[in-house]
Order: sequence, then structure tokens, then C-alpha cells
Amino acid sequence: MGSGYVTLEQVARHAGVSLATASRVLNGSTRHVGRSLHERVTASAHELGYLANASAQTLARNTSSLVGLIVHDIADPYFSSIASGVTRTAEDEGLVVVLGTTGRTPQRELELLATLRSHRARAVVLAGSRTIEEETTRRLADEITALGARGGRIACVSQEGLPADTVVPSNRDGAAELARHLIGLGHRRFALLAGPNNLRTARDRLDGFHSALSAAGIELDPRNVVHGAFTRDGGYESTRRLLSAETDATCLFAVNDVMATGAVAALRDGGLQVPRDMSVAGFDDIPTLRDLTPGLTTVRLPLEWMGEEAARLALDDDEHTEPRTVPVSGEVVVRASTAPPADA
Amino acid sequence: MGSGYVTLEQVARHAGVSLATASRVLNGSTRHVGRSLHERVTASAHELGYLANASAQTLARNTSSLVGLIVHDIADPYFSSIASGVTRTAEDEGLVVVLGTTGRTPQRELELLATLRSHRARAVVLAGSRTIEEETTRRLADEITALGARGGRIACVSQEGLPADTVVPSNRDGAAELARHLIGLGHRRFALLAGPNNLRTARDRLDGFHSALSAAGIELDPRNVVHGAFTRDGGYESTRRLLSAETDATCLFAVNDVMATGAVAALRDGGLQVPRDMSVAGFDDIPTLRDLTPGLTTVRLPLEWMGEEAARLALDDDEHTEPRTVPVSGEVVVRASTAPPADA
DNA sequence: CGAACTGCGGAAAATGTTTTCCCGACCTCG
DNA sequence: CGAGGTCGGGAAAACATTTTCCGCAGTTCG
Repeated sequence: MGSGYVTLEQVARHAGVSLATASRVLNGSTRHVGRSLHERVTASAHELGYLANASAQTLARNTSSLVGLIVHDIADPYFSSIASGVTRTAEDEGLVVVLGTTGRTPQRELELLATLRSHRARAVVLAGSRTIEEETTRRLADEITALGARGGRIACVSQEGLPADTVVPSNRDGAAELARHLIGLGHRRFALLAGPNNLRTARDRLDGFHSALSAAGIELDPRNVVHGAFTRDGGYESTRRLLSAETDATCLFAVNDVMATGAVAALRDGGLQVPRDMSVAGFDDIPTLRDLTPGLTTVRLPLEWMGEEAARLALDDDEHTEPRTVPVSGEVVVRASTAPPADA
Repeated sequence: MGSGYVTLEQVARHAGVSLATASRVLNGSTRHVGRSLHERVTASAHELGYLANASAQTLARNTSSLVGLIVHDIADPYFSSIASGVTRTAEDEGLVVVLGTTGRTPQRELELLATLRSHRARAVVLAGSRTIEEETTRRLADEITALGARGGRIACVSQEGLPADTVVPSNRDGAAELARHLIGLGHRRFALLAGPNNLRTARDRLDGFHSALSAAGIELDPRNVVHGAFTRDGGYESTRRLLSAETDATCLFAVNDVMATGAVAALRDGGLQVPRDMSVAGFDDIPTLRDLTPGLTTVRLPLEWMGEEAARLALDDDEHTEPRTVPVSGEVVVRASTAPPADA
């Protein structure tokens, strides 16, 4: 049947009760309704096939059941892992996730935030990694406070510095520890696939790696640091450039796993063997990439858990004046893509 | 300042015009508003920081800007590729995607559909693959007609048989063509990772493969057909079982790439080399898995495009009495994971 | 036995928009 | 100059709920 619109009023009339009573029965309320009326209402609702109008409820209650999730690219396994965690917590709470993708443009991120605000989203998880530009960060902070002025709460993954709760992976320390491991293997000449110049996550990992090198008294040849897109193809492309510049590096660190994947492909296409001719390491430990051959040495982040936790932060409505921070430590995972250098 | 709620009424009062005029200026309308008032309203709106309340608009217009997307598991690259396509079209149209995950339970799928209906979603893309059970299919069909009775349109990816537009990959033909290629390599004894018994996609691929074998006069040893989860670990597990049963197969077909990935890992852990000791083929050509070694022979589906197309079908509001079907052909991609059998 | 309280039901206001009427002003054409 | 038309503006109804307030009955307590 389902001929269209069954409203609460029709249900109330059919059951011979008032709108108020029907509302109290069918959607939660603090108040009790007598047994007989209660049954009459549920029976009518079922018979007519009543389904509450979510917009009307949102309007009347002035709070929705929507949780926003903003990522750069949902096809990127890094983000889809986080998304998986976010949806899990949200759905466990009976909420619905609205997904926005930025395509890595800060402008789009602001638009999405405004859209979510206009939908009265109860919470938002911002998983896109921030750029280092002042201007956009400032406008983002404005949007966030605007959203906070309504009931909406927001949580970020991976970027401190915004006025919001944040799940912060140890990009710096993880990369440093990875670097120490690689140094321990005997490597002294490193190449770095640094990703985009303005991405904070990329910068932090780079910094961490770099500082560990410095601490060990290792110089980094600037020609061995190459910037490019934060994607598989970006990694491939950057590695090609390294090779055509005849790099002297024995070990290559890509700031994330997907770039490292591209790097391995480029090395292979260039006739080099991993790890015999070049060791390769990444960051993230993307589940889908764990079956690569050789297995990628990387820094494991619990991505799904980070998504879950961010959603929890955003949903939990405790009072807290200061933005909270949940640190997440990365664990170095050693696999076959790294080995002592040939000349060691 | 964004101290909270700025309503259209406040804007109207601030600009000294009626609610109607303010509405016509700020949100589209067929009617024109005089130049001076127009400017006054936009100025006031900007000054006060007005942002329309989406629920109120949905309620008044009786149509929302939401597009539903239902998948089994957003962390699965198959679904995240499709999701990427869906979000792209939706966002191009200025719409917002709400994402629901079923965890592969049909019951949850129905719940999500009801939720989306209650939100007056303008369109829904159903990407989860259907089971073969009559009962759930029937109830799903009911939900779909209920949604259609409102303005909502729905489109499916991959499963014909529901009263909705569908993007249909050639699971059967693709698998058959793949089988013919493998037979051409000289294989005669095949093992099949069949996935879950009740999943239509899995069944169709299996059927296609099987029919090509039959056509070539090849018998399939039932002990070489093993069922398991539609996941990487399912593939791993199933392959272990094959190996411990001392399969005589020379070529293994997994009904999707993620299972094939698990299979390759299990073979390697079992001391077998791919393709020397066993050829392996999959289905889908998941982008993230293209860098596997050896490269996986598979059937390529344009997953992102399929998502885009499904969203287009669901959004396009032409009249059409019959459900439409968009066939998508898969292309066999030969890579290094398959080779002639050792005894050929 | 009356006053205060409690439990349950309904009327109606409130939520923030869109949209349908209606009305007045101006314009055009016969 | 008047009839008919268009154009721009506003009042108010509609949209589907929730929630506040009011009142009635029955109960309890002093």
C-alpha cells in the first residue's frame, strides 16, 4: 500500500486520541500514556504504516540525528577506514552519517561545514588533514565555533590547533622511531617522498623523520626530498623523478602507505628490486595494502579505532571547557620492504 | 558572532520586509524581488549571519537534499570505490550523501531504507549485493515501493530483480570469459573460492565460470569448491582448507579480488608460488590491489563509474514506467598471477 | 472531609520555512 | 479614460512534529 503520506494526525484520529498522546506513544517522551490508549495508538500506527517525518522532528526538537563526516576522498583507504569507525559508533547510537568529500580543497570543507550546520547536525567528524595556511585555518575555526554555538559538537582526526576535540596520531614520533629503525639497519642516505608541501600530516611525519636523522648526525641531501601528490600516483611520479635524477639513496621513506605503494611500483618499473636495491617504508599500515609483496615496513595506526574515538568525542555531551586531545601512538611494523643496504 | 539561531524572520525584520520577500530573495523562487529590497535583504542576511534551517525547508518543500547510499562495509574497497562515484554525482548536484552500512545483514538494510524514507531522501543508491532469499527480497521490494510512493527514487548496483533502476555488471559473462582465458592457458583442474552461499553476486560469477567450464567439457571436483566469507580473511581461510584437503587444482578462481588477495597470501604461507604452483584469478580489479605482486588477473569493473551512474539513475526524474537497466561489461585483465599449469 | 498532589489526556503554541492568495500600483491598449 | 494585465509586495496558511500548559479525576494525608 504505502500510498504516501501518513501523518501523526491521521494516526491520532484513527486511534481516537489527541496529537499529543499519539506523539508521546510513538516517539519517546518523559510522560507515560495509559495502557489501553497506548495499544490503540500503536495498533493504528502499524495499520496505517506510519513513519515519522524526520525533518519535522528535527524542527520541533531542534536537534537532529545526523552526524557529519568530512573526508578528502572516500576511495582512499585511509579515509574509508576512518569512515568505517565513525559509522560504526554513529549507527550504534542510532544516528545517521552524512558524508561529505572535499576533494582536498579547503573551500569545499567550509561549504560542507555550513551545510551540516544548516542540517543541525548533532556532531561532526573532520577527518581531512589540515593545511598549514593561516587563513583557511582561521575561517575553519570560525565555522567550528558557529557550529558549537548551536548544540553541534565537532571532533577532528589528526590535526591539533582547531578549537575542537582531536584524535592525534603520533605522526612525528612514529616517523622518528621508524627512522631510527632504518638507521639501525645501516642506512645513511635517505630519499623522502614528502607529499604536498602544505599538508600538516605530511609535514609532521617529515619533521619527525628528519629530526631522528639529525639526531644521528645524518645529513639529508635536498635533492633527495621530493614533493608530490598524497596519492599512489603521486608516489609513483615522485619516485620516477628521484630515479631520473639518479638518486644515491639506499632507503626511501614515503609519508604514507599509498605513496609508498606507488614508489615500489616505480622502482620495479625502473628495474630496481625492493629491498635489495632500495628499501622502502611507508606510514599508516593500510589494511588493504598489507598483502603487498614485499610487505611494507610502516607505522601502524589504528585507523578504524581513531574514527570510532573521534565520533565518540564528538557525540559525548559532557561539559568540558578545553578542547580534549586523545593521543594515538603508532607502532613500527617491520616487514620485508626494508633490509640493510647493499653496501653495508 | 553566530550567537546561535538567526531565523529568516529576524532577517526580514532587520531588513524591514516581509517573511515572503526574504524567503524569495535568499532561497530560490520563481518570483522576482525588486532591486532595492533584494539588496537590503542580502545585506541583512549577511550581517546577521543567516543560514537557512534545512529541516524547515525540507518540511515546507516536502523534498530534501539528501541522497541515501547503502553499502555493506565502507572499508571494503569495492564499496568505497562505488561510494566515491555516488558522492561525486550527488555533490555535483548540490546534494548531500547520507551513508548507511549494513554489515551484511538484510534486516539492517530495511531499517536504513526506512530511516532514509523518514528523512524524505530524494534518492537512494543501494549498493549492497542482494541475497537470494525470497523473503527479504520481497520486503525490500515493499520498502522500495513505499519510498517510490513519496517522491523518492531508488537505484541499485549489481542486483536485478528489484522494482528499481539498476546498474548491472556482467558478472556471469565476465566470469565466463575469464574462465575461457584460463582454459586457454591449459588449465583443466580448477578450485573455486565461492564466497557465501546466498550472495547473488557470488552465485552469478560462479555460475558464469562454471558454465564456461561445462561448455569446454571440464568437470569440477566438488571438493574444489569452497564457501566462505566474501572478505580477504574469508579467502585466506578458504584457501587453507583447500590446501589441507590437498587439492589437485592448478588454478584458483576467487569470486572477488579481496578474496583472491587472501588466497595468494594463504598459498604463499603454504609454501606455494603463484603462478608457478597455482594460478590465481579474481574479479573487480580493485584499484588499491593493482600493485599486488604478482599482479592479479581479474575482471575489471568500472566501480566509480558504476556509482556515478547509479546516482544519476536515481536522481534523474524522467518518467519511466519500467525499471531501467544499465548493463556494464567487465573486461578480463591478464596479469602475472596466472600462467600455464606446470604440467602443461 | 477538604486540601494538596499525582497521573493522564487534550488544546494549542511553537519550530522555520515555502507558497498561495490577495491587493495595490503602474502600464498598455482600444 | 477605463478595462485588463503585469509586477512586486505582504498576510497567512501549510508543512508534521514536540512540548507547554491546563484541567480533570482519583488518591493521599492532615
